[in-house]
Amino acid sequence: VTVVRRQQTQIAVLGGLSIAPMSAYALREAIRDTLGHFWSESFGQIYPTLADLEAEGLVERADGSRPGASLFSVTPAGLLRLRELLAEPITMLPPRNGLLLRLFFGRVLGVAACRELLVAARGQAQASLAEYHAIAARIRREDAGSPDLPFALVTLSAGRHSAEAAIAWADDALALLEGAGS
Amino acid sequence: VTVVRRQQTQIAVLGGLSIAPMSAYALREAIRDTLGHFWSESFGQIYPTLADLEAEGLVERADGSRPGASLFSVTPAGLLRLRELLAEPITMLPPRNGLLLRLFFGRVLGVAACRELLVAARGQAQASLAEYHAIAARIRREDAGSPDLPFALVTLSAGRHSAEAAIAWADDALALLEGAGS
DNA sequence: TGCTACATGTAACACGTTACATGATTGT
DNA sequence: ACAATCATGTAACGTGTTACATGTAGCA
Repeated sequence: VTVVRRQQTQIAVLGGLSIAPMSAYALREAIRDTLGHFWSESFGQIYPTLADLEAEGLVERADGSRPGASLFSVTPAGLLRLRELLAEPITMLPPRNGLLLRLFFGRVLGVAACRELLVAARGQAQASLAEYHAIAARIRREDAGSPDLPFALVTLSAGRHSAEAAIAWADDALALLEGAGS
Repeated sequence: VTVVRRQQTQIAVLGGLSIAPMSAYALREAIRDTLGHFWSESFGQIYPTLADLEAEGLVERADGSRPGASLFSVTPAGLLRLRELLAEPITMLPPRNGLLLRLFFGRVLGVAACRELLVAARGQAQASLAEYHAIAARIRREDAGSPDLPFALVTLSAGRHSAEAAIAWADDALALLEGAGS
């Protein structure tokens, strides 16, 4: 019975369908695979949101490629709505970084465990970095000329810078802890 | 009636009290002022969590400096519990970056609005960066010799690297959008 | 035949913030 | 006197995930 089902989910849903019409199931896969590094939606959000959007006439449902599957697409009103939502101020959720929380209480956790956490974080960042490079190369090839490409590259650049920063930070932090008694 | 009130909140509460006994109110201020860049707790979390911890004998309540105020401190059992919780695997919450979500759908939002978002983000990052430098200088002075200092410096270093990366990314992204038709 | 992937939807639960109710202390 | 700050707690609300229930289609 929600009226204002979280606007941010509506952005992801309308935005995804604005690139290509698809089923709710495919939409979730697309969000996971394409926005996965900075956004996520679960079925429990997507289905109710699609129902709300349909009730408001912002998306339409047609028979999908397979029986039992619906193909959703954005209506002109839906595109207007998406433009409005995108222009709205960003609502930041309060920060919750479990890694930094643990490191801050490193005196209690112990320096050795801190080092392990840092090494693991460094490894993850390096894996992400490699993945970003691979994705960037792939979409430059496959989506060459697409009007969405520059924007995808902007978000990938964010991931790259963030991963590089994480690696440099981990090295700094390991050096800092070197001096702090093992 | 919750049994497992979010462990991460317990870490913040026990960890804060492990540095110095204080009232629930002071604890919230300490968390906001000291962990604010990577963690947050609200009263609605802190009070019930303290009640749970007290019922389990992990924190104790003494009369505070002012009538009506309780001074909470960690018991030996509480310190053990904190050590356990800190060693537990980090539960990451799904990413939700509203800025990147908007930029990804930049074709719909428009290049001009994207640029504004990037300039604003760059400004915020620069403000954070200045703040991190100021805090680092202050605690190096005030908390010199404290066993907690190196760990505080590690978390500050994370903030510094992250802010610097955000600035560099914003510049990159603005350049990328320069080519992408205004 | 049976497994996997595709597909839709709901319900229960956990989480977390905001607003509210209430009151004491301190400084002006 | 009055305002601001310190202080404790609860309730309502929104949000978001997970697990469940259900069924179809393609393939080995």
